[in-house]
Amino acid sequence: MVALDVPLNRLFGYGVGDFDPQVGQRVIVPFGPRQLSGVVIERRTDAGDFTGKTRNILAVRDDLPALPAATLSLCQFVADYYHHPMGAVISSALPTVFRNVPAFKAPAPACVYYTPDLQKLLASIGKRAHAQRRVAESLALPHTPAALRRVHDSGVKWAKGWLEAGLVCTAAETSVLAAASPCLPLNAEQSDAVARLSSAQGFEPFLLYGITGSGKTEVYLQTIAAVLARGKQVLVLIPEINLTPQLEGRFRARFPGVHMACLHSGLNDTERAVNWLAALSGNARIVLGTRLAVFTPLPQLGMIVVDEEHDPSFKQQEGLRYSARDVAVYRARTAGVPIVLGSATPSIESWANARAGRYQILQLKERAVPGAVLPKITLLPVKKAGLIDGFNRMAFARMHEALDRGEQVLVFINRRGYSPVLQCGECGWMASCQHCSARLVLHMRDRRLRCHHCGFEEAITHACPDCGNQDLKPVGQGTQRLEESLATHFPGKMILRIDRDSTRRKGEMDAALAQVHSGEADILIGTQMLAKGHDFDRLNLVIALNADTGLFSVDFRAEERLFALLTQVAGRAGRRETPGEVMIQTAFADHPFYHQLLGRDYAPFAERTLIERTEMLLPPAAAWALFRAEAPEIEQALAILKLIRACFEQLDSNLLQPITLNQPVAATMVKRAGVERAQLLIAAPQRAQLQRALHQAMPHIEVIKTGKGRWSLDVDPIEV
DNA sequence: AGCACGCCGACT
DNA sequence: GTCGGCGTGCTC
Repeated sequence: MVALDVPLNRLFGYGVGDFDPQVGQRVIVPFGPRQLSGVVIERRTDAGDFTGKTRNILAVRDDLPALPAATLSLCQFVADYYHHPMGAVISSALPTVFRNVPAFKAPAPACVYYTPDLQKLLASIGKRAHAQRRVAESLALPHTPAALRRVHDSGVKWAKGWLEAGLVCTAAETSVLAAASPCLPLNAEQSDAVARLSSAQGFEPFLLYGITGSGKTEVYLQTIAAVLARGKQVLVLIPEINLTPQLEGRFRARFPGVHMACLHSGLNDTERAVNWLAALSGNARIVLGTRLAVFTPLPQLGMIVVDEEHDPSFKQQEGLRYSARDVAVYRARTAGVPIVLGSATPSIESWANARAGRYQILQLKERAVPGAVLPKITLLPVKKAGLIDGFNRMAFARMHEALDRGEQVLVFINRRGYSPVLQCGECGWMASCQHCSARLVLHMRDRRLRCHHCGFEEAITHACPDCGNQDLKPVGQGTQRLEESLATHFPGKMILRIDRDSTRRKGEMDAALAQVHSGEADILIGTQMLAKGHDFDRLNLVIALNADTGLFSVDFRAEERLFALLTQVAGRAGRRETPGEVMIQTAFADHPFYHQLLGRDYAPFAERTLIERTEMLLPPAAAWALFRAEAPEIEQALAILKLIRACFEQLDSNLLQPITLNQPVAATMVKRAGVERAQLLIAAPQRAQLQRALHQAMPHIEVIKTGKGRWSLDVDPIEV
């Protein structure tokens, strides 16, 4: 039986022919008119309930060893839990090069060229061949192919020629091993955490709940050292942010002689495949990667670390909608190894698990750098009359003071573009996208209106299409407008805007960060891409604008995300001895949310939120599954969901009894990129009850004829 | 999802 | 007369 990457929830049986394919091996099989690559899931002698004629496999692929049984059963769990075809799960768990039919050829391992006898080599080269002589001379020391190419474009070509002539040798690349970066001294809380994690036996889940700057990474590093010392592999999962290189650098510096394999979006397909194979072979001792890395085969897995476990990027938002954090916990359980979920603002799900005693809590309440104190948070009330270009006067005063002291200031606003709305002052018309139910965002730099949801853009409109009025006003402010107004208020100061628009091209982000670190930049304007992890020495004042938008969202998780975001933004201020200051501008200073944020303690917020969720039967007090449907017309999308709902209504009454079946409704953003969207929410008090109902209903749902529409299922959705 | 087969409109 | 539109149906 072979699992194939087709959207059909079943396996396909093939004859073995002259081959002897093993479970977990990849085979090439005929499938209709084409050839596909698939994975052998089981071997059996009968054809099962398939009555048609079976065809034979065409080949057994030898570019990849058989997938271990543990990897297959992890994929099977994910296929069952997220109700996704097994073949599609395996396919998304494999590096892309192994998904396609052409076999993957591993590149030659990195090597260095050098000459054992420079004089003999030089003697073989003509006197006038200056370029060749230069390359030859450089070979007195080992050079990588890349380094040789820098000496001369043909450097590698010549070196290969001398290699064949026996004048040059190669050796496996030996990275220059620097001394390991020293372990940082631990405070009592950190030592306790390291001791408990290092001595954990078998499956033990931990929630490492530590404030920003409390030294969670150092706890991971010292715990990992203990696990490596026992001869085990460690899997470290990190969010999808442009911060991976820093973390990777810190790991490499601490474990210079340890083979570490990274699996993140910064790598090309070949590098990913090579690293993945190193993990599978057991050569790589540390695997550091984003959510996809949770599937990496690790024959000697000893521990899993999920850093920033609350981060939404652990949940895949299309196709196989899995939560890498949840899959990691399952994996740790089946592998019988400890797992650490680390965060300053844990997800309410993990908080609930800790409260229920399912996870052990390791709390870090103190900052790791002695003397470093948490930044002071103050609220700046928004009184309409008192605002200057969207700023409270006090904010300007503090900015001036900080800049006068030669410090940097970060203004945080989670909205790019010039203004989020272009409105007619006469009749109230607003520029909106033709393809989405969303406003167009004004971008002043190129004088265009853009949709941030589908990429549509058009030239700026000069007259209202409804009433002809020529007075169209930008309403609200984004990063570009902020940059403009701050330039008039702080002449002579270097203002640096860091958002997706200003860092779109390769290298622009690094260039911007370099300007911050060199001290060139005075005022930084940033969106959430600047909120996470960056460490700026001279930054002591952070001003957050527009935070309120997260307070009254239709999404019940918006407050939780806002708390995490503001905590991370606050973490940018005063990382050294000088206490930082964070000012949050708000129109709702009395909201309990801000009281808890000011209290600097996530626990009361998490407790209140958990109580609210329990009272309102929201996750994690309930298990949710969300069916989404899209079609050219909203009626078609709703009709598909009504048919899906009917499949549940027909379930056995004992299965149906705990289930709450809602009505299909239009999505919050009904139209996106030209398609109308609707959703149907299914809820149950327990995950198991929801799963039983889903398993019985799915076969009936899969045969629904959808016409021009399509549906997908999101188990444990995080955005509704 | 692909890819074929199949049955109706505007072109060299 | 054909090229090609995308509806429908199948894949061990």
